[in-house]
Amino acid sequence: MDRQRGNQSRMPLHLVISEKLREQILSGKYPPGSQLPSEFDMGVQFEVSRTTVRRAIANLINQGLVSAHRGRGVFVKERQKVIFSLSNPLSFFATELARQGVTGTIDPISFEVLQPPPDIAAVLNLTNAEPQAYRQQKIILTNQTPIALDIAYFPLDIGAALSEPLQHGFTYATLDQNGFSLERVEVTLESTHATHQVGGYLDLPIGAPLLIYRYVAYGEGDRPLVCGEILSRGDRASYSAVLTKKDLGSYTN
Amino acid sequence: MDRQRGNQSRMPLHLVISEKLREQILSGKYPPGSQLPSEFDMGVQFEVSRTTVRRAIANLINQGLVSAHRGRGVFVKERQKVIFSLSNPLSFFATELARQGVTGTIDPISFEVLQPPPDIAAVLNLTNAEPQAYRQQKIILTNQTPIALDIAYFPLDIGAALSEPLQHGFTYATLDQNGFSLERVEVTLESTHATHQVGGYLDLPIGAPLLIYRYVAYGEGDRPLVCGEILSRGDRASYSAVLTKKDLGSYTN
DNA sequence: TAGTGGTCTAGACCACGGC
DNA sequence: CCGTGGTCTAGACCACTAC
Repeated sequence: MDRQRGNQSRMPLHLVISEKLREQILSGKYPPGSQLPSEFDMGVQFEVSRTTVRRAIANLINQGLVSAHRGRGVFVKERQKVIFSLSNPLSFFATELARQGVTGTIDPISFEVLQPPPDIAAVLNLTNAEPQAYRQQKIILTNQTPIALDIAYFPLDIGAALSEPLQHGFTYATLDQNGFSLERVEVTLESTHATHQVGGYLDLPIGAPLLIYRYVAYGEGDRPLVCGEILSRGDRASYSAVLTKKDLGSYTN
Repeated sequence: MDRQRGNQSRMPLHLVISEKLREQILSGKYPPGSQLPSEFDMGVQFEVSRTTVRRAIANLINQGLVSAHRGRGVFVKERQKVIFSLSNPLSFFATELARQGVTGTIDPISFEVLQPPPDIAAVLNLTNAEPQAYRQQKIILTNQTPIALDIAYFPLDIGAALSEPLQHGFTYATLDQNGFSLERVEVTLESTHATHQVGGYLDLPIGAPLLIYRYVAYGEGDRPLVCGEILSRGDRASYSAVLTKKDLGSYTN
């Protein structure tokens, strides 16, 4: 039942401190945007070494409650999420974002022909004779701050034909507007940790939670049009869906 | 383009070390289940202090690549995920898990009447005259290891009527089998960091990614039957859906 | 220049697991 | 018992930000 210790028994000091700070942050003593005392001051206040204070702050950073800035201080993070609709992915970014009062923009990183990894090649039905595909990497920003990294693979003809609009527009909408009707999209959602590299793109520390939206979109004749994954900042994005009875099925099987 | 440093320029030592270890893990030099050298040995090998080695290992833990065990060592994590279907939530745990070759069980934590927070009360249409509801907390295990924490709120009558089956069975299926047909389920999926408390339940370190499945299920007459959230281990769970054309809508709006 | 967080050290002691 | 990781200290130096 009570799998955690009370505040005094056998919890490490850094945890006692970070839990106390956590409560103070959530209770509003340190509201979003406010600054915590300096590491030195906290060391004096809690009568511990600076190393231990830093460990406590690391706990808070790992929980996404604060962020630290060299030369400035430690600040409580502001939090509000953007909601993406699974049910209506065509309005995926453009319409949905506007409705939520944010501007969505695209920052292209790369767009090139290469030989994709085997799992991608299999999904796109690539043959040994034509093993290549376009790979696009772009960053999605809302209100000028990066929120997601999109890595997409296109068959050669689609990538070549839509080279320009794909690089600066939203994928599903661009395909739909250029005669590639989306008949079916297979989606999985998962969560992982930010690596150092991805963290660099999305301005996140190592280990921060990411939402992964993996997708394969099929057109007419079950032809795969695009596949890829969108790595979204877990602290800034969420996905929503409404399931009605015809989707729900029954428990009998 | 190249937003990260080369391996020698101005990257902190702990990052250089953790990135090197990361490559070795991903390349197979340290396969899943294998043990890394001890902190002391690594300190000798990389010619750094034990503190710096520990910082590097913390980076790997934060990325979910390894886990540390006092008295034993640091081991590369095994990774395989369980897939939950959004499209067919009634077979949510029971059928789906069996198909994936794992056994799903329930470990009840609590089942009690209390006054839920305002947002929950609003969703359940609670009145000031009847502000209470049942809250259930349970842990979902696959193959005896905890994978998710489920916190659900039920209206008083449903909680009282189905007290027994709800505590040990899967929520959607239990409701469906007892005459509460699910007409509509509203779902959002997000990701957060594990707190110390939740980490204790799910055997995760502070800050580990969690998938949050928030749901409100409505029965006949749009009556809310249950709402709540499932906090799943990000390293063990994923959600899938298939969207067909009738779901997809068009881009015109 | 003063104050902040970031890195790194050398060393001590403790708690746990396995032999 | 030894080897492992976990905690904590005191102190040094650096890099960045603001004034």
